[in-house]
Amino acid sequence: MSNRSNVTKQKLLDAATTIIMDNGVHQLTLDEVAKTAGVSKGGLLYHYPSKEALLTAIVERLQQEENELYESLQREGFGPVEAFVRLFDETKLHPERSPIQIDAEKMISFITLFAVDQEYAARWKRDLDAFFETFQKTSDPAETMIIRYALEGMMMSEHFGVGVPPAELKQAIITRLIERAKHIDTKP
Amino acid sequence: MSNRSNVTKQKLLDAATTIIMDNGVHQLTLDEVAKTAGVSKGGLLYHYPSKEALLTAIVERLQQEENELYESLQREGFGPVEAFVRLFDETKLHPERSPIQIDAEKMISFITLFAVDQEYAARWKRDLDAFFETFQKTSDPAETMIIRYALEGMMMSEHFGVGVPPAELKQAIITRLIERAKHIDTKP
DNA sequence: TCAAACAAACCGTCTGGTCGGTACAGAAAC
DNA sequence: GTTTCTGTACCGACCAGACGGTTTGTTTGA
Repeated sequence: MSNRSNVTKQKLLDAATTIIMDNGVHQLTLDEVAKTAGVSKGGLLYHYPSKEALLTAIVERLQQEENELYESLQREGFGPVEAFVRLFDETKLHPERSPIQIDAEKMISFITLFAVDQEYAARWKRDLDAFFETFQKTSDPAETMIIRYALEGMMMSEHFGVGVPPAELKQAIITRLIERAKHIDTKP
Repeated sequence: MSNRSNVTKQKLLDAATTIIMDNGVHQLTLDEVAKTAGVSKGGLLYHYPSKEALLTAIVERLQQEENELYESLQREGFGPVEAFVRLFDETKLHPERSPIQIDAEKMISFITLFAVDQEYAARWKRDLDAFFETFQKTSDPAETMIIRYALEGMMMSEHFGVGVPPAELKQAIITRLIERAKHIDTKP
């Protein structure tokens, strides 16, 4: 794969991501992606031979970025649970920090990706299942899972913009989650 | 509105719900709904003049049923937070109990409803915002919000089928959440 | 010069919505 | 008491646009 090809592919993924963010998946048409990326539809389909292939690529890139951040946090010395909390804190709990406006519809759109691409959803599920199994072997599995669930719920809430608490309360929640995570990580 | 009309409308909502459950929203076509309900497409559009109107009606009915259950739990004497936990426990955390198979795609589909119908999403958001504001005035707002988030996250996890813990752990989590809710409700 | 990297017209299908009609129950008119 | 009228409930053929994907043609860089 040449360098030129790679640049175009990244442009296409960026374009698709932008469209999903701004307008939702139901507006993600091949024509629109091609137009936004400054490429013709034929060019798009040359690199991603179907819409599903494009969606898969989007999610794949997203997941890879996430994994890298998690591993880097662990290398910084955070325990597995605390690293998980901090991963969310840095990337998923503050949509207002993001340069791109993210609201309910956009978050839903990303979730919907998985509905569209069943094959990928299955792979994604297997990965996550394996990951969360380690969460059931900490010093306090129930508490660990509650932290995990809370983070996921909070992420949804923030991105949907539904029942979002004031900033101080939000910070208090995160702080408390970090404390508990730390506690779990340090116990035997 | 006559009784006959009402019966047909309910049949249509049932059909639409079934289709979403079984196949996902992207398979929810007017023709399919009409066929499932044993009505013609014209008949469907007579009662719900657009697809959006149909989706709105689905969500509206869903929300109403939920409100009624929550209020009945409170009448049974459970505090607001505990009633909230039990609401989830009874209706949202055990997809395997449901007579209808619910998996990732199906849950996503329901969520996607809100993406499709922006107008309704706004109304829904306002209602929930008001509700969760009361959650920020309990004896321990941070803890209350963590419980809420955990329930929402757990619901997602269960319906997506991602990282689902074994039954005992699941029960332990719910038990712990109820205990904490009870504690919050009984403190001043 | 040859293959990779695009462009753009074109096709078939799917689907939301329209529209002209039908059936029928009751009210109105006579 | 029959006829006419009217509104509700429903049918199903049809249309127009959107969209994924194909095909065929063109450019470009090594």
